[in-house]
Amino acid sequence: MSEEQFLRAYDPRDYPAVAVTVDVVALTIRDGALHLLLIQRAEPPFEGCWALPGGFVRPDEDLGAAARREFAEETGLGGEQLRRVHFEQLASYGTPDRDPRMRIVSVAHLAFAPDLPEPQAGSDASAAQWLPVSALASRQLAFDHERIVADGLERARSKLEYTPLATRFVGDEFTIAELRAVYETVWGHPLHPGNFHRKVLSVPGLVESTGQTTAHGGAKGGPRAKLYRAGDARLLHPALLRPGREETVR
Amino acid sequence: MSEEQFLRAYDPRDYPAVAVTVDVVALTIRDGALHLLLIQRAEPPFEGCWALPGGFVRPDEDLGAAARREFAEETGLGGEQLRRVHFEQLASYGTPDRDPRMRIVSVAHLAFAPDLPEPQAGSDASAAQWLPVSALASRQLAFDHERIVADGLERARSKLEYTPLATRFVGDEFTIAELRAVYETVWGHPLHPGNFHRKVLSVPGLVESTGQTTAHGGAKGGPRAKLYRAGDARLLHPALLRPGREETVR
DNA sequence: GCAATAGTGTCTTTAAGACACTATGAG
DNA sequence: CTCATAGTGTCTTAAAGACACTATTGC
Repeated sequence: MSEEQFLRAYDPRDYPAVAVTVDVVALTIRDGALHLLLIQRAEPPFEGCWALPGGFVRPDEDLGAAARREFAEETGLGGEQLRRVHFEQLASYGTPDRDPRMRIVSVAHLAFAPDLPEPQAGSDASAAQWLPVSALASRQLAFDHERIVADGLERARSKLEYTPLATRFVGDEFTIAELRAVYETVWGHPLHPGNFHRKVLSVPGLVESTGQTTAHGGAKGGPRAKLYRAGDARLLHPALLRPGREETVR
Repeated sequence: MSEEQFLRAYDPRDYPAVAVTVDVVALTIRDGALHLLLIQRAEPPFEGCWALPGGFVRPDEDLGAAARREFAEETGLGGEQLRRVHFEQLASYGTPDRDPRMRIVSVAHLAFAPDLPEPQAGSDASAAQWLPVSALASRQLAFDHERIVADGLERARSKLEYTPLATRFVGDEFTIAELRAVYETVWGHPLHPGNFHRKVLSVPGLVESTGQTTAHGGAKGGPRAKLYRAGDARLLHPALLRPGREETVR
């Protein structure tokens, strides 16, 4: 059999043996901890297992649109709440045996959201919940979703450094301390409040002042904090680098 | 229904017919200029048009393996030469009408190679060539490949900053000046030789000395240069940042 | 008053960049 | 010899981090 004949025999136009799905690594911050959105699968394979929200891409549907739709469908979130969620493509996963049904290539997406209400499980799921990322180690996920989550978390941690991503995790108006809490939560390190404050204000376009302050001081006292909104920068320069990365470099 | 029964009753044809391809943005440096590998399509659609090397992913073939195979097939390069080419996934492109034949999702990959010989066109291509990136503006590419190339170039420029990617464009042993030429070529800026030299040696794990020097001085004179090989760093810290990025931040 | 926090001042250390300079080798 | 280049020295500036301190609020 010649190479050309071989290629013909497996022509995907005649035998669509591959399916394309999207999976969504949705992250938010609740109660001062980073949370990941998981659904409990209502159907095989991996029935009853926890997994990332996702599903098949529809004909004539863009990849990003499919991610948004699946996120909305499987969580019951929509409208204004969906508008404040930021989506971006993460990577594609296509190991031949990653799904027992058939060959499936999944285009994983990342979603970053400010604090959202508890999700309502959609049709494909028997449950949906925000799980603290710290509790992930004790929960097995379906398919290769643990790998996808790990990649997504590393991408999120990295993007905090050189993009204004952190502002996606807070409300439209926020204090510097709230922004610092995002960094501390996602990176898992405490940061120096004074130096962080000065740094955030010194990066052009990261935040802009609203001229307002919080109505009250903090719960345990302290002065009212100035309120800011996200600035117009798309890249941070100079970046906010994670402290103590020298060891992870090799 | 048990999980096993479900899998047996599962019919892949119930799911929408989407095909998955890989496309490869292969970059190398020839004659001091950044070059991109293009093939001339031998079959419709876009017959006769220049395009990225790529093709359908085979059953039971990993995405990265498909990219490597397509690169090898459509260029006639293989063996030891292929070993020195570094592949990584770039992003996936799945706009519904990006291919006139049917719904095709393409998982684009980046390939970085030291200077390779002129490619030999494979079965799907009537020609293959390394095209200087500077000449891209005057050549229309098939499908959405211009967008993919733009994304790939930006990714390459960015990865030079914080990874040892530049060492993939030179031979196993190289001088600091050769490494600097890579940065200058990919970024399109001249760099200060003295400062670059010191910086490269100061970043832990970027290069390690071979103890050797070049056999002769440069073509126009000058001392022999010390030879280095790639170090063991996977991330550069502190990074080698592109000069003058303040303007592109917004 | 006391504790906690917002925000600023200042100093040290590190890194980046400008510039000068020496040494080496091809022609 | 001349000229281009490898490699180093030194100074300036920018940025990161440590630490101290004041001011403002809740309790």
